[in-house]
Amino acid sequence: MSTTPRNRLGELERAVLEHLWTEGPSHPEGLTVREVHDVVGVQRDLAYTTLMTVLDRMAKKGLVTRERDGRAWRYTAAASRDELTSETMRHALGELAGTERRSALLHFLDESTPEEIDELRAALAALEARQAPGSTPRGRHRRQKVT
Amino acid sequence: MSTTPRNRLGELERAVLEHLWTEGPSHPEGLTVREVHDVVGVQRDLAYTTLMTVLDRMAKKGLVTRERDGRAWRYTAAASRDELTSETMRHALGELAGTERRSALLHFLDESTPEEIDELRAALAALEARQAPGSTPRGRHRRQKVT
DNA sequence: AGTAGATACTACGCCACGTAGTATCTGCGG
DNA sequence: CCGCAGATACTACGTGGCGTAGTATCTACT
Repeated sequence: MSTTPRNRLGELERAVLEHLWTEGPSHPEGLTVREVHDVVGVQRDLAYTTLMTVLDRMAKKGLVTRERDGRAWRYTAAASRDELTSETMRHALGELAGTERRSALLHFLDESTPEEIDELRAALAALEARQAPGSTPRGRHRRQKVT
Repeated sequence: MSTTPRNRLGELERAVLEHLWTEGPSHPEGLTVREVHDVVGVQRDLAYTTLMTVLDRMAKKGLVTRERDGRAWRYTAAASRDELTSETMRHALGELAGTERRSALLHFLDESTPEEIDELRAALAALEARQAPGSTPRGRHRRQKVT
């Protein structure tokens, strides 16, 4: 059974993820609780332990990954922002039956800005270009690295 | 938006909405608490008042609309399933900056089934047909280079 | 007028989160 | 070898949402 992905992130959790995402590139090894606290925590005037708890919980929920570094842990976001977003979208759509999916998409596009629509078109084209060159169109979702 | 759209629906709430959606077409006037209870409530062996409370809360949260009918209220889903879905998707995407939006969309498409992609294309085409029947949609959209 | 059926109000338990205190553990400087 | 600083582990409490439901009212028929 699915662990009921308890998606909904809390406010602080989201902020922490946000920070991990921004700092990620410059800290491939991840951030320590202190490092997170020094920014997110201080900004909000939170206790060091608060961040510790939150990060701990997030790790247990699989939202972040951690790795030892001496006596401290280094945390990294488990999923990129894009992945998380797309996952959310996917999840929402996934609950619909085929028939309704289309109208949901219609609604979605309807409320999209022109830029988004363009981006979508571009993404669609990119996908096409990537999977058209001799691959099977039948395959389930295949995940690959997008640089 | 300040009220933080309190998205996340509870299990029962979702089930109720689900029911309203399915019955909606055949009950344009909406359903009474009893009618909802007779299905959703009985199925789950819930008290009549439970459904009443839930529907009441949902009305207060704007998830459903209600209208008097004699001494009873008739409840209707405030948003269609598609609208809610698209709203969720939209919301998720909305939190991203332009740059990331594209990759999120990429991810999204990447995990989509061929059918969904087709549906998306169809929706895109429909949108296009609807909003550009003869007029010049600002900016031609064609496949763009994605690096 | 009484009663059935409907709504309003109130309550309680549980769980997720935000928030944080206290207890431990451990490497390092002295 | 000892104690301290810094880190983690464990525990806790308040709040709010949601599932669940009881009790108090209200009111349209019979």
